[in-house]
Amino acid sequence: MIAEVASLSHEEQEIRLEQTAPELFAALSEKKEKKKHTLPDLPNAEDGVVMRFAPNPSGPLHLGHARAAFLNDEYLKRYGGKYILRIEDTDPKRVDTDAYQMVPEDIGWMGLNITETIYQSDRFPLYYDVGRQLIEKGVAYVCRCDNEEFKNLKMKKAACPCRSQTVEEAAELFDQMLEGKFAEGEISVRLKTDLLHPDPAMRDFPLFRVLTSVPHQRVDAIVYPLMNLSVAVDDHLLGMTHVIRGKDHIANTGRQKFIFDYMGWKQPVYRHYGRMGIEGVVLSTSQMRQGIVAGEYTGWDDVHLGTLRAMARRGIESEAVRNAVIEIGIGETDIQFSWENLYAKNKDIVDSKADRFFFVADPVELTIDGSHPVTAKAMRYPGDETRGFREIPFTGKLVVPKGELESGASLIRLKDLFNISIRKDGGSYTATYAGDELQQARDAKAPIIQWLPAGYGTPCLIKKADGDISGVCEPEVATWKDRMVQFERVGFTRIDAVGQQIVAYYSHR
RNA sequence: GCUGAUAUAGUGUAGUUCGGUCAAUCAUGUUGGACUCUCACUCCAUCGACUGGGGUUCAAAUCCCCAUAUCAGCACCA
Repeated sequence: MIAEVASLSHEEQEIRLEQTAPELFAALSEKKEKKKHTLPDLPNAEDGVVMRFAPNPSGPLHLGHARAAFLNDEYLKRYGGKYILRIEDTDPKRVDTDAYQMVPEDIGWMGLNITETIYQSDRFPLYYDVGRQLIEKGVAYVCRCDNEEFKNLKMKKAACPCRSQTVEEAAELFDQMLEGKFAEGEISVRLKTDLLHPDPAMRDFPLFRVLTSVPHQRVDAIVYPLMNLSVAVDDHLLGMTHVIRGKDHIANTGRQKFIFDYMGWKQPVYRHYGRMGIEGVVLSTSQMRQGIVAGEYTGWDDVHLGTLRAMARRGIESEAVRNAVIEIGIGETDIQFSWENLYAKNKDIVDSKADRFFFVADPVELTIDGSHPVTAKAMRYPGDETRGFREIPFTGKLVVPKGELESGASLIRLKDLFNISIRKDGGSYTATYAGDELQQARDAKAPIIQWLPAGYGTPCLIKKADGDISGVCEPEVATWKDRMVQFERVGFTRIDAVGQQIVAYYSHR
């Protein structure tokens, strides 16, 4: 009987199964449906989820943030629930005033469905409270050891002297810390974990520190919570059900588990995605800032940077970024982010919106012998007359890209105009009218190139990461400010500024 | 050094849960072609991968072991 089934083709097996056992067949089909989900399902999520996006406000958001933000957003979309934006500003050294402004802007650009925003700097009392509780439970102590010393002891799985202090002593020291009786660097609160834990990263990590050298912009504090404490407290208090974050937090998940267990709280479900390398752009906030200060970059939206605002300026749509990072998913494998993939996604969105225009790089003027004035009609979008035409008047003189002349072609088709033949005399070129027939140009395999009447085009600069291109473009492009146009045979660009000179930011081919 | 994880075409990804439907999915990319007054779009074709070695089994991308490589953590950063 088994052999009989095995002898059937896969399709036949499915048909038979459907006939004999419809409920099994239904289950099979359901399993196949699942394949359409890009992201894997989350456990215990059917009744809705509470998730978070928790950036550190040290600068504008970049591609790395977008991955976390969109991944969470995608699950919220699937399961419904609350999406909390939590500004993790517990380290004044890593807070940038402008970021309080820029982060929400970037989130607006991404179009996240944030339901609530909280600032950790508003919640210091909550952290102190849990800190005190941990001390009272006897699972946290105030450590006055030198950093190096402690590290050495930790590596040897040995306890530091402070660990044996009584609950009363610890509570007293904590109060003194809060009163400002200790200087920066000489004291911290540590959690008693397990000194014999095989992973040194788990052993007695710090919960609070004293910091007085840098004031915080939003809170007046002497004692600052460290991230494992503040994150554990907030994840619990805010009712987080699922946390998706980078694998650099894997060890923190283990550390935070100690806090959850001591407090009798239930830990959320965690997923840690792998590290994402991004070719060619600077992602480190501090490096970007340095570069901007040094004048190396024009600002946070410089074309060389991987910030979301830099991409927006180049005409990358947030939906394209979303599609790209969702496709990458939450795998724990380290990956290399590919601009090609992102560009392809962006082109999907942008191609049909962008009208086509002529751009002439490095214009060279030509007088066309034997020609008569004529007005060219060029389609705004190929194959769609309803989008209208551009009318370009030719009166005898025009400009073409220098590179095209240097390519050595003897017959050239001026797109939407006519053919010309080119002759080179020493360093200069002469051009002669060579008929209107497109077919003739095709037969001769003549290049079809973009052109503009002499003195007609508007100066145009295309900003590109690997070098700007200057030339002239059709004046009508000025009406496309802040939108995408395609310069034929150059690529898609976002028109950034118009006026005497048009500035276009290059996005991709 | 210690701890943990990961390894599928150039890139990303599906398949690994529970071995057989995998001669391995989809996208991007390469190359060629069709269409086209753009090197765009669309369409057709093409190229291209289970890290290596053992083992279990009738059968391994899938399970086990070893090796290698990569990554993360071991901060009074997040």
